[in-house]
Amino acid sequence: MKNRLKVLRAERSWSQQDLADRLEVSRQSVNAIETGKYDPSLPLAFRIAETFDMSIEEIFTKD
Amino acid sequence: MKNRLKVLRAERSWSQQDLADRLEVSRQSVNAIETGKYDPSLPLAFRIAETFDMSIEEIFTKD
DNA sequence: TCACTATGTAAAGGGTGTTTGACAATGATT
DNA sequence: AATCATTGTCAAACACCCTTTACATAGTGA
Repeated sequence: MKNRLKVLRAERSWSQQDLADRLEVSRQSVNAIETGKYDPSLPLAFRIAETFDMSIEEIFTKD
Repeated sequence: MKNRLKVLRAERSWSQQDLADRLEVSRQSVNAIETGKYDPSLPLAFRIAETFDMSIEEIFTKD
């Protein structure tokens, strides 16, 4: 799975920590998802989509 | 998270095994997701959405 | 009744997601 | 030069996802 987190975050000038705070996860989780180390859980994917006011499919794609 | 898996599956007259085969997971995984024991991983949620030709948001909701 | 299908559930084990704490490297500011 | 914010990464620990194997129950049809 690929994702557009890094771009979306940059567009808003948020640090990884800023996004982590909004998502209520650790900064390391945000970093790991951005750098492709693993995919978020489904509930977290929903929170991410909410945070960026987009659908999950607009943020994540199957490679 | 809630999901409409059981209804969508019934609409197509698929057994849990039928759906599991299409998703390439075990029948127990389908059952566990349907009965709310846990949420699928994000990649599996994508396969589920594809299988039913719907968006993830149309199938899963945050309670 | 006997077989067969479908569903729910349980236990054990491997793999993944998330956490905290820590350290290093870079770039900007003072 | 020293500080600070940001990012990347690592390790250990714990919870969750998914597997296989297995057993129990209920419904269907020969």
